[in-house]
Amino acid sequence: MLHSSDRKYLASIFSVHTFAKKTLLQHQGQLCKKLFFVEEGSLRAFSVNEEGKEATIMFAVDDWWITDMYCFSKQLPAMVSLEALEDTKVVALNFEAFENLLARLPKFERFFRILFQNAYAREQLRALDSISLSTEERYRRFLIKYPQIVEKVTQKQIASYLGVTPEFLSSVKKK
Amino acid sequence: MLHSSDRKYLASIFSVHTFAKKTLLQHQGQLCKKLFFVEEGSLRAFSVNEEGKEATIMFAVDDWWITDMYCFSKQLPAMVSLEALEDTKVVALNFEAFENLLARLPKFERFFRILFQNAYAREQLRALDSISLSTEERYRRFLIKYPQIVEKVTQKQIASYLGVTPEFLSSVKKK
DNA sequence: CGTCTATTTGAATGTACTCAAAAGCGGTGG
DNA sequence: CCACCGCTTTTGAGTACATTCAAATAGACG
Repeated sequence: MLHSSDRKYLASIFSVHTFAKKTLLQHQGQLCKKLFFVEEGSLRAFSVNEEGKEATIMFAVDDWWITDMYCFSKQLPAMVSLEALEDTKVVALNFEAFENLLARLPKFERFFRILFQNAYAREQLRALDSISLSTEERYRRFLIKYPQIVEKVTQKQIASYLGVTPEFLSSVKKK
Repeated sequence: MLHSSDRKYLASIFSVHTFAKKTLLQHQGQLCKKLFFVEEGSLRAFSVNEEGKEATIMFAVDDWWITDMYCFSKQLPAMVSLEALEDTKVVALNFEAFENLLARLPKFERFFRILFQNAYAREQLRALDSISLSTEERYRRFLIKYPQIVEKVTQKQIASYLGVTPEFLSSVKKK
């Protein structure tokens, strides 16, 4: 598919990193420079508000791409921090490298078009769920939809993804 | 940019329609065949659940693209209905035509990559807002962010977008 | 003018949060 | 291997947020 010069080019723009459990790949408030691909391990993107409350916007496990897409696209300070839930190996792509890649190898436009189309579809569904379903139902669906994530995260983190307190999620589970 | 044969091709795959106020462009439960572009007017995408409650997943005004992206991508029955909020002129693109367009004119991969990247970014922000902000704050931000939409929709529709009852939104406004 | 729907208001109820405290669990060091 | 530490999870009481239902008021439209 690709020439060997292209392969070299790709190798030059992607960088591989490993992060130990609980370290931050990206800090809320600092420029959101990178798009990440999880090779192995898992990540969590979360925002902390003035009162110190965490809101988890997404998790990423094997083969998922993750970033603060708004701030990445506009090159603004990130609204979220990215945390390794376990020792995690990622491939990182700088914003400049991302733009350069698309300019140089237009094949990747298709790749990312499909990636973002799916991501958009997923978020549209999440929006629908969050305005139309009860917490109980959203929790139930989360367990079914993302069993790989459930294995790796705490209940508190699931609560912050669903937008409820850990205490309340605990009481919902009892039923 | 495009050859005249390409222009003819484009003209052949896009279809222009006008819909009178309050008519449905797409019915919940029927195959989601089309991607719409609003030339003039405005649309609302909403889902009705078993208890008859409406959840609005998005509005679209001039120059916005809209569809039920999950069901469009997978060619499944739509989870939402699409309603014209006023007399509205749209350009419609069939799923097959969409796929065909991308295969034939790869330039459009870039166009839609950017479109979906932005749409994804917008939905990620919405998810963050919905789990971290109060109804009052989300209402305030909606008014600031989408003044063009506010002009055209009822309070009840905004309530169904925010995921609260119209009665409650009314009481929030009083303050 | 009359009809239909949106909006407001209020009372009663249910859902979710806060705060505090107890119980459980995993990791770490002695 | 056990004891302790820190964090998560559970539990409960009190409070705040949001819904339901019903009824009154206000607006939009033919």
